[in-house]
Formats: sequence, structure tokens, C-alpha cells
Amino acid sequence: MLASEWKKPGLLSHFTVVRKLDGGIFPMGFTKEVTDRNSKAESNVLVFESSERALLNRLMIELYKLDSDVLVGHNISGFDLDILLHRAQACKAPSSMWSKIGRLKRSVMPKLTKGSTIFGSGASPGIMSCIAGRLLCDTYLCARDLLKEAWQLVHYTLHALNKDRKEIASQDVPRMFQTSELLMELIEYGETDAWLSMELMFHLSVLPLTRQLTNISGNLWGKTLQGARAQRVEYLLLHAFHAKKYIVPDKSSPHTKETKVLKRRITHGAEDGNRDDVDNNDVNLEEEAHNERGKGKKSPAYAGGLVLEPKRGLYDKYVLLLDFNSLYPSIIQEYNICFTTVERFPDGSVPCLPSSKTAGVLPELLKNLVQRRRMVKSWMKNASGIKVQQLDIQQQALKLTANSMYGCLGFSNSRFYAKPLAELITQQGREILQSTVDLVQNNLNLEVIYGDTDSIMVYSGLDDIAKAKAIAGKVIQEVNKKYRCLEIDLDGLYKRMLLLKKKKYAAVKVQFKDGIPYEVIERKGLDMVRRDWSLLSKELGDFCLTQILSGGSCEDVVESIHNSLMKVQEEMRNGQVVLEKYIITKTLTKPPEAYPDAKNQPHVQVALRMKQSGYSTGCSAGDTIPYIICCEQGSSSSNSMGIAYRARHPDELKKDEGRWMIDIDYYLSQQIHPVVSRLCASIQGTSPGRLADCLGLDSSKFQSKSSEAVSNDTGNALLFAVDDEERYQGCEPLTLSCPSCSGAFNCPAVFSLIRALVEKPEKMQQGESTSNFWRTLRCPKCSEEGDMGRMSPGMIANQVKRQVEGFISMYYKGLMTCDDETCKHTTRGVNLRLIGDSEKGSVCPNYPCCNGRLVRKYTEADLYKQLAYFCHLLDTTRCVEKMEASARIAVEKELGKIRPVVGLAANTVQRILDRCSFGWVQMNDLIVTF
DNA sequence: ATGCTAGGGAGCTACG
DNA sequence: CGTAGCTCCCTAG
Repeated sequence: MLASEWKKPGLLSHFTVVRKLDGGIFPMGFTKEVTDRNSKAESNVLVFESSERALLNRLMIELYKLDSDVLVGHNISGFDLDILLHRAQACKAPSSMWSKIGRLKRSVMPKLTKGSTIFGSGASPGIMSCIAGRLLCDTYLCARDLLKEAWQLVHYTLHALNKDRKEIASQDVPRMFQTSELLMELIEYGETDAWLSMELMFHLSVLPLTRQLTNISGNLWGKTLQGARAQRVEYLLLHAFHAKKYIVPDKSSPHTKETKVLKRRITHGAEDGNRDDVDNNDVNLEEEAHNERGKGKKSPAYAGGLVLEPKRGLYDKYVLLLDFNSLYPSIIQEYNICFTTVERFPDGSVPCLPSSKTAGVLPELLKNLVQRRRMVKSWMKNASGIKVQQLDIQQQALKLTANSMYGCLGFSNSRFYAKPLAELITQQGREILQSTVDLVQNNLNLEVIYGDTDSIMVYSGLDDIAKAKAIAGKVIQEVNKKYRCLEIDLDGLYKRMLLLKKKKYAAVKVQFKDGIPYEVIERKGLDMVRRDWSLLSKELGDFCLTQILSGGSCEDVVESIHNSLMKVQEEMRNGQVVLEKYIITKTLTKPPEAYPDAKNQPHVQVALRMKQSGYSTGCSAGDTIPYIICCEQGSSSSNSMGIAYRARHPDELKKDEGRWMIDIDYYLSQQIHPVVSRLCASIQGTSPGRLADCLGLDSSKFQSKSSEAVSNDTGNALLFAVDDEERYQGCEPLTLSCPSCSGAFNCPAVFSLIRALVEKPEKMQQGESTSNFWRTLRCPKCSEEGDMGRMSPGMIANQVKRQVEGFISMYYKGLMTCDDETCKHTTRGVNLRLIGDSEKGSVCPNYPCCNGRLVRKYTEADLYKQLAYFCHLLDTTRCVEKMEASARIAVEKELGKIRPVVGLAANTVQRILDRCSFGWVQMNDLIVTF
């Protein structure tokens, strides 16, 4: 349907059910508001229930009455269904109630968490079986998998759609129940979200596209919606082979692994003397071990496409982009590559091209797909209105199907896995690209500046678009002469182009609309198209790029870039620009009761491993932690002293126009966890005062009382008055292990070492050599000469860092220990969220030998005590200051007293300038400081 | 459960 | 201390 049609008023209906909070009441005037709404809509669009169970019941009844064919939602498979079914389970809802979510009457709830529970992996088999009979359309999964090429589009679309959308933190929900207006607002947010999910589905044409894909392949629609690409190809091939009366290979399942092992044993036993066989087995074993080791990221099994070394630079005359139309499918047809035609060698080496003239099943299938697509495209020319859209989707589906065939040949778990075929195809691809380059360069005397897998870029050196096109025509004619099926075509004309690296370039592309040319900037692989760079950096980089591609003179371009950077610098100094440091992906959705340890604290999940939020936080994705642990960008380096982690209470962060910032005032008014902040201060040399400095605030306001006493000689770092040693009794010691005697030694020996290290620069000035200096460091235990050269500051820092991190992570991961003195069994890996149950004391695993119960080894109080102890031990404030000072001198020397700041943007600019003809510009001219 | 490889760039670590 | 080599993330094709 066209958007105008499904958006027509009256076509869609909606329904909302809301319940009051446990122990609460609905706000005044809410009942009247509900009646008003319903009478206005002339149906029950909004109802309320008194309990969660009643709410679930009501929802299921409404779903049953609707009996919908498709359930739509953004991340519905990873979230909504999971919550609904788990809550139904928790509320002890009868099967007659929850099974209405599907079309199959069930009496027993399947195991919901069976299978993988990785975020974004789709619904578990248990959940899928609950909704049997209905299709599940998860716009999140579809956007990510099915329409990978349109990912950017989806990203922006979502962004655009989200314009009016407000995110409500879970801890704010109770607040929304205080007045009728707020509650109605909350309800509207829910309705908007539902609407947006559906709008996204329509926008992406998910249903028509998946239906077409399913029709082409002959598999199940539900599977296509889940994104099972391999299965689609499998079914397509199954149908094709079956029609020709072939017997297809068995589907390998998890059981086959056992059979393989069994088979190997049999062959091994029978042909013990056969050396080759033994070798083969070893290879297999190695392969398997390798695969298992590299779980997350398999190393490539065979060589892929050829990427030409780019001739870097800024090209200001026309560049032609020539591109083979669907290279891999064409190769299969061109060389008749098929399971039935290619002779595969037992040793697994790359096979030869087939000589057979009779077309194989695979090429014929592809030929058929191509012909159908051509036909559909021809129909499109004469169609109009909605028909054009439908046909367009059909041709897209045909293209997608043809293109995904190759990938499945190389997919090791596919029924039609054929590595030799995949290898042969990519090998031909490489040869074709290389021979094309040779032809264009040697025979046509043109300059090829870049090429990737199936494309070449030719620098014409011409200003005239017509002449450039003529050259393209000549190249196309020459290349296409050589092949039967393969076809090269002009894919784009670049007026100006900046070529930086392999897979990284930008260009001004000339396109035509109704014969009138217009220009678009195309960005490929550069920082600004990646999601892991901060917005500021992306915006600045993009600005620089547009300037460079603007065609202005060198002087103008450099000046305008310089000015814009200076402007940003100024804005940063004035606090108008705030670096995006924290990205909070999602607020926690389970009720606080689920986390007894931190009941009264709001919870957040942090985006891990995004550049904006720092690396290695010691938590894994999805872990719930009572504090946001993050690190400042660029501050973590293994060779620098200390750790870069910083624990922050969520209240300490405030959100402003979508960006999260540290609320310094709150930080100080609440004195949130001085221990943690002190840990940062002493190890990393960062303190609230310094932080305030960075943000341009008056740092004197931010010094805590305890620091004033000692601030005379330590500047703005926080110090900690140590009372007595007894207070740290029971804490884990901080130790270093000596590389030569392996003995562990602890403070204060550690600190004499650290201090010695810090004093190094002074000694160095006296002309002492580095290696000699390191050798003066001795382990206090063995005090042997020689090996102690390895006792480097990096090593010490690493050991300290590891221990501190280790403790924090042990706390958050919930180390459990048996309370029986004689047993003391310790177990790890209990997630914090599970501790609620465990803390009641589950039985020690050593039962019945031991009657103990597992309890948390470290309580929250232990954590703070321990952290305080570490701080106490690491009282290296003075050293840190010295280290900082020497580092500052080094930096200042290098950069002439300016520190690079928009580091990211500056890097990008540097790289761009490196490759332009602006070589004479000094980078220092462009460095911005804050 | 699960299409493929190539490649840049950042953080981190082992090693000489 | 410098650096090669690893993992992780995200892109191009």
C-alpha cells in the first residue's frame, strides 16, 4: 500500500491497556479521561486494569479477538515478547491466557531462554513456538540484516522518525502516575512507539520484500522475516535440484559432529598405516580446534576479492567509476560453475574451470533469476502508481537472491557448502579485475587509480563530461568484448575525488535527474560515515571534506578549515560545545526488586566498547551495574601509569539536548563516593578540581575539605587522611610479583619502586642510560642482579591496574563463597542480578561433604573499604604530579606549547591534508586547543 | 543459531 | 622503551 493509503484516518485502530502500580492508585480525573477518549473514538481504545495479571489477561484477549497475522515491533523478538511471556510466567497466568499470543493452543510454557540469548540474535526457539501461527516482524532485525545496504538510511530514518519521540527512564515511570496529564502522556508515548514501529516496517517495505524473497526461494515466510539467509538459498537449491531429480546432500546437524568424530575413528583405526590419512585427520583436527578457538571471529577460510592499491590524492578532473554488474553471479554463469560441472580434488585445492558445455544447475538457476529480473524491470517501465513499487520490490528480491548465492557456497554450515567452488569464483573475480586493469592501462593508455573487487576507477584528466563519457564508452566496449555473460558498466562520474586509502574515499558525484545534472557528495568508509566516532568529530570532518571538495583555491580552503576549527576551539572554551562522552543505550526495564543489592538506585546499562564510552570496563554488555563505569577518551593507555576507569553515579550525569554530561555541581554537593573518586585521583592524577579545570570552571570551588589540608604541596589532587592500619584489616593485599623469583611482595616495597620509577627523569638528566636505570630496580625479596631490567613502570602499572580492576569486576560479578570455614569453596561468574536469590544462601556445591551455604564474598561495604585501601596504598599523588609535569613538557616541546584536542577531527584533517596538494600546510597551524 | 572476504583504525599486550 | 601482533568494531564490496 502507498503510505497515503494506510495513513488514511479510520483505517488503523489502536488499543492501550494500563494498570495501576502495585500499592498505588490511578490519579484523579484519569477515569474520566479514559471514558472521554473511548467515547470520542467510539470504541474501547484505552482501558485500565488493577493488576499486572489482569493487564496481561486483557492484552491477550484483545490479541485473540484481533487474531492478527503479523506481530510488528522494533526489537520485539529481543525484548517485548520476552518480557510479556516472562511476566505471564511470573504472574502464574494460565495457559489458556498466554497461549492466545499465538494460534496454537498450548498447555505448558516452553523453555523461554533455550538457545542463545545474545542481544540482537532474534527470539529464542521457545518464544517463537509460543507465537506459532503468526508472523513476527522485528523491524530492528530486518533493518540490520535484510537491508544491510540501506543501514545508513534506516539509521537516519529512525532518527527522523524519533524526532517527536521521548525516552522515559524506567525510574521515572512511577512519577508519571502522579497526575492524570502525565499518565496520559505516558500512554501516548507508548502509542507513538507502536506507531513508529509500524511506520518503519512500511517504510522499509519489509513485508512485501520478504514475501517476494520467500516466493522466489520457496521456504517459510516466518524464517525469511527472521533473516535466515542461508536457509533461503538452501531451499532455492533444494527445489532446483529436486526438479532435476538429483539427490541432495544430507543436512548436517549438531549430531553430525559426533558422526564425524566417529567416522574419523573408524577410518583411523582401519587404515592406521596410511600416512596421508593421518595427516588429513590432523589437518581436520587443527581446523576444528581453530574454529572453536576463534568462536567470535573466524579467520577467513579462503581468499576473497582483490582490492587495488589506491593512487592517493585529490583528483579535480573527471573520474570514471566502472563496475561489473553482479560480478559473482555472472562468473558462475560465464564459466558454468556448478556442483555438477566442477571436478573437485580430494586434497581441497582450488579446482580448474569446467570444460563441460552443458549448463549446470547453478548457472541455469542464476540465468533464470537474471532473466526474470530483466523482465520485471521491463514491466516497470510501462507500469504506474503502486504497481511500480511492487515490481521494484520484486526485482530487488530477485537481485538479493542471486547475490546471496555465492555467500552460501562459502558458509561452512550450509547444506550446499562448497569451499572449492567459492574459492574458484573469487579467484576468477580477481583474475578478471586484474586483466581489466591491465587492458585499460596497457591497451587503452588510461590511468586506473583504484578498484575494489568488481570495480575500477579511471582518471580521465578531462573537464568535459561528454568526453569523459565517451572514454567510458570505449572502455566498456573493449572490456565487454571479452566476455559472454560478464558486463562492465559506467556506475558513476566523479567531478572531484579524494582518494585516501583502500575502502576510504569521497567524491563529488554527478547525477542526472530528467537530464539535468546535479552534484552529490559520496562518502565511503571515512570517519563520518562510521558510528564509532563522536558527533563533533564527524561534523568537523565532514565540513573539512566539503571544503576540500568544494573546488575552491588552496588558500581559501585552508583558511576556511582553519577558521572553523578555531571557532570550535572558542566554543569549547566557552562551554558551548560539549564533547559527547557518554552514550547510554538503554535504561533498565526490570523492576528494582530484581536487584536487591542496589534497590534504591537507578540503573543504567552503558554502551560498551563504543569509543565515546571507553573500553574494557570490566563488565559485559547487558550487565547491570549500579554505577556507570567509563573512561575518558584517549586517557587509557597501557604504557601510562594507572587506570582510566571512573565510576559515576547516574545522578551525576545530566542530559542536555540528548547529550550526557557530568553534573559537577551534583558531584560535589553529594560527594558521591569520595573513595572512588580518590582512587581515580591518586592513580590517574584526575580529581574533581582537575575535571573542573578542563570544563573551564573555577577549580578552587571543587576541592574537598580533606584536600585543603594538604593542598599546599600537592595542588589540586585529593588526599586521603589515613587513620590507622587496623581499619583496612581483612582487605585483599596489593602485590607485585617479581619476574625473576616469582615471589610476591607488597607495600611499601611496591611504592618505593614506583617512586623510584617516577624519579627517573631527574636521574636521566644526569646522562644515565635507560637500561642501566631499569637494572637498578630490585625485587626486595630476591634482590638479584640481572633480570630486574624487566621491572618497568608499565609492568608495575599493569599489575596494579589488573588487581584493582580485578577486584572491582569480582565485586560486580558477584564472587560467592561458602560460609563454612573448613570448606571456603569459592565460585565465580554469578551475575549480579542473580545474587538476590543466591544471597538467601544456596547450598554449597560441595554438598553433602559440606553443609555450608554460598554467600557473597564481598559486600558493598567491602568494596569501598577495599578501594579505600588501594588508594591508601597507592598514595602516589606526588609522583603522579611529577610524571604529569614531565609528560607535559614533552608534549609542549613537540607541539610548541599547544596541545591537540579535537584530536579526532585533527587526525582526520591531517590525513586529508596529507593526501592533498596542500602539503605545505603545517599541521600546527590547524591544531586547536581547549 | 549462524551468507562471504578485505581492510582501516583504535586499544591493548607480549616480547626483545 | 619501541614495536609487532593481537582483538574488536565497523565499514566496502
